[in-house]
Amino acid sequence: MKPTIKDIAAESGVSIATVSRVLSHKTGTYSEKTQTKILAVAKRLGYRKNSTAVELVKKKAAVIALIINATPTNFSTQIIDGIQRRASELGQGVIILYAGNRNAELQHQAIVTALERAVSGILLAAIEPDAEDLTLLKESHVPFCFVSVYLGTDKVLSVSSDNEKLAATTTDYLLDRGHTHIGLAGVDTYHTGSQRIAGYQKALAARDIQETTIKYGDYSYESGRQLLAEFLPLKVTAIIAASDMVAAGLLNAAQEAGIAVPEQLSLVSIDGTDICRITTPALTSLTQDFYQIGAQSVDRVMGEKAATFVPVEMVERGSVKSVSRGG
Amino acid sequence: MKPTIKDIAAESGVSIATVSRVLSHKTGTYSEKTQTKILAVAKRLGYRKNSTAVELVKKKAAVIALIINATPTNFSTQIIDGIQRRASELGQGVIILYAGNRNAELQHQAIVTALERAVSGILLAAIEPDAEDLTLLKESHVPFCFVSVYLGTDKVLSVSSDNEKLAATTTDYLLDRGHTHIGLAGVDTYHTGSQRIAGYQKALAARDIQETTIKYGDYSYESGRQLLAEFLPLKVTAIIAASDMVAAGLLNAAQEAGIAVPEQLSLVSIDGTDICRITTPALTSLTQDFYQIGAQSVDRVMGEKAATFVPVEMVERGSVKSVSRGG
DNA sequence: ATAGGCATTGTAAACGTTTACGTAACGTGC
DNA sequence: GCACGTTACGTAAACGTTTACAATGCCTAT
Repeated sequence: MKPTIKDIAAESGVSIATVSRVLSHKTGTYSEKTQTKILAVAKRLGYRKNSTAVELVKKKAAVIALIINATPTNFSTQIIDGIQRRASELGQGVIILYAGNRNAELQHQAIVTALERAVSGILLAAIEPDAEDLTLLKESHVPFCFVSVYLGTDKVLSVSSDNEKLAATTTDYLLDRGHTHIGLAGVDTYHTGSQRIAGYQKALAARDIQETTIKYGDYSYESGRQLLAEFLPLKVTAIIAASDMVAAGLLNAAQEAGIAVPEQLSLVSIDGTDICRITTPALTSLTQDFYQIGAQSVDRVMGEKAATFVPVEMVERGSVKSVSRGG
Repeated sequence: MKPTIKDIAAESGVSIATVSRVLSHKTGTYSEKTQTKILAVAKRLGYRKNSTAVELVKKKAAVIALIINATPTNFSTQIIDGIQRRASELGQGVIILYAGNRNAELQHQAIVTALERAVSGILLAAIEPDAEDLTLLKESHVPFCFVSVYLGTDKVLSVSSDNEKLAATTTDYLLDRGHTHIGLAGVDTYHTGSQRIAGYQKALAARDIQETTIKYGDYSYESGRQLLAEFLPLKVTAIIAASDMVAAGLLNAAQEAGIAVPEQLSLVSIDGTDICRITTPALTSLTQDFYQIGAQSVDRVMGEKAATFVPVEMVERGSVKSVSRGG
């Protein structure tokens, strides 16, 4: 049988209350002598605390729930890493709950599971909630925060890149290099996609360019591969890919079609994970700081100070070529 | 205040025992009438069970702990996916605990945390345990299973690819295509690395080839990049990379050095994740079934039937060239 | 009518902690 | 010697469930 504080109490001739006080470091409530004695007995018995019992009486688990979509992208590792590290610093564990692939039922189920465990916070990574989920979360009185998704309002906690600004920056980057026929590939039809489209359109409009070429997708490699064919007849000279995977798909499809990157087609991807270094040529990217997004979302949900938007960075590699103006 | 079964009991005029029985589907112990009544009240009150209380009285949490290294490789997503899905089928949740990067202290801490929560099983992915950890695990009487690591003994539960056989298969594959100067790049110095080295050496010895060229690494892209230079003076015609990332590193370093793949150098990578499709040329790989490894490890740790070794598959892409015999 | 069985429900203990409250012992200052 | 504060510890309730056991009522076979 696993030893409990009761066993330690009996063994050392004190009450369980004293044992509890010593073991949970309620300093100032016990003498050094009893501390030494109890610690020795605890060690000898191989005592390990029962977190479940602690959580029951405290009515709060020192755990953050992370609900995450099995998206076809690959940044989740960095987000999880950031969350995990920061949570650990704050003395919180992390439960990860998968919500399938935009599966409303599983997504709902994951939230319920988190609520049942009285977690101290809920993080929703790359999740676009429906109205029901949002109500459920709000009524639960458990703090929650969207990660890498911004719902367009500050009423709901959120940590992400500023998608609109990021898309505008990327578009400007290509405009500055002489491109005027610029496509946008692989965006979704939810908040993130809409925000990026808005930034893309604004940047073009600011230079009096009416032509926009938007192709929707699901952020996957396959998505990128398929979309290339749709861009070909449109004589764009540059494409902004909604993810590294989309960019890789576009790149490989282009190479198979005999289109040289960056000579005939420039590519910029949004994300900036390791994928960008691996392709040939390496992909120039608007790099998001996923680690920070994860870390700050923990701060956010735990009530610490944190930014809503995490800065991004343009990283030049080899997939963009400047073209002569008026081209 | 969150409603409890006590509230439901009061509201519907029955005892908490009856409520509990209805809510936990102890069929045959309550009438249909009370069931209807209690369910209605529960719904009206917005009742949600308190898992913590359940776990305390049952002395077991319906949760599997997954302890995982932040390795520089990228297969963890697939493993987690397999674990998550299978666990969910068995009604188990999953807690993921990071163990840093081969950080003995964190690793130990993660095991202790799992033990404190009375989890139903512990999964250790890509973890090489030290003696102390192993003792701790064994004494805890909680079932545990190594994932994607085989300790070389069947006394400890484990699900992985058969590293020795897999390395031999890969080596044979290259031998069959006329290569006789074959390198092995990026293996570690623990169980997995040793087993692969053994397979590699045996396959060569079986064809009376004494020359072996082994370069150690940490499975990372950087590792691959750096190791290429060490192979160059050794005039190997083919290299087996210990991971996709290593292969990608070797590939890109080769291209920068003006060495054509596969014309001048053949590459096979062990893992077979999406990375292999993204590089140019695409990487031929000895593909592991990480999803199955994850899924079966859940079966293993939960006492269901499961294999220790999960089959692998050779997937031909574009990074291997046959050479004329005697080359 | 009666014993036995079954269906349904209630009572209360148990799980392992934390913590409010009470209390005893021991100064300390007067 | 007394009031008081402080220190150290114990008692017992509480957290929200599950479940062994007891109790009740009803039905059936005799």
